[in-house]
Amino acid sequence: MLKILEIIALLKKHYPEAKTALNHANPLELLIAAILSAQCTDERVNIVTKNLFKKYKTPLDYLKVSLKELEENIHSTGFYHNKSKNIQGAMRVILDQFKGNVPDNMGELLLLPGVARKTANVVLGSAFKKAEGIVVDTHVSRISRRLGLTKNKNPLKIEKDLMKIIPKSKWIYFSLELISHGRKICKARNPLCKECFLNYLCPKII
DNA sequence: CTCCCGATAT
DNA sequence: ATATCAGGAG
Repeated sequence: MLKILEIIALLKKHYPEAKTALNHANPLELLIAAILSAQCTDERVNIVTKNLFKKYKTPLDYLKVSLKELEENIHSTGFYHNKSKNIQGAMRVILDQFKGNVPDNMGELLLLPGVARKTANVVLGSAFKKAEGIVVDTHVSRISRRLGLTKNKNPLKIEKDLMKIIPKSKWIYFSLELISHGRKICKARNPLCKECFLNYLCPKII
């Protein structure tokens, strides 16, 4: 499909330095941030992690404190009870099975509670520069459907569809650029179609 | 398919 | 006051 190559080229042109909006200094910080970003904006996650990362540096730091203390520190990201348990569970696995290191492959990342393919792909792509799949978050999902790149609604099916039509070397940046585009132009509520550089090739499937 | 939850746009 | 945003687990 020629259209997809055109889309890829235009995205790269307009978002030459797209990167994850999640502030982090190392793979562990990105993993925590990515777990917190479930059903929460990256902007909100950054507010919370600013203090969180000052208090907790190692997997053990997250395990030494009570669930309640952790919950208080991440409260505003929502689903804080689940997320706190998941973070402690993930730190437990990292310590017990991975010598304290964040895994750098999909199979092992998926063993961590609170980590499914979206979160794993974020960590793989932005912490390890590896692509075993494509990040399909709400932005990638919405825009892929609007552009007619998939008709599916299930994130895994969307990911498979995208993996078929996008060259593997573009997997990481394609998501990062679509997410940037989703925030600025192709927004969920009022998409700015008149300002969109993809407008002329967009069937606008909702 | 349901539950988990706060923040912000309308 | 309420709709909408934003993923994972059971």
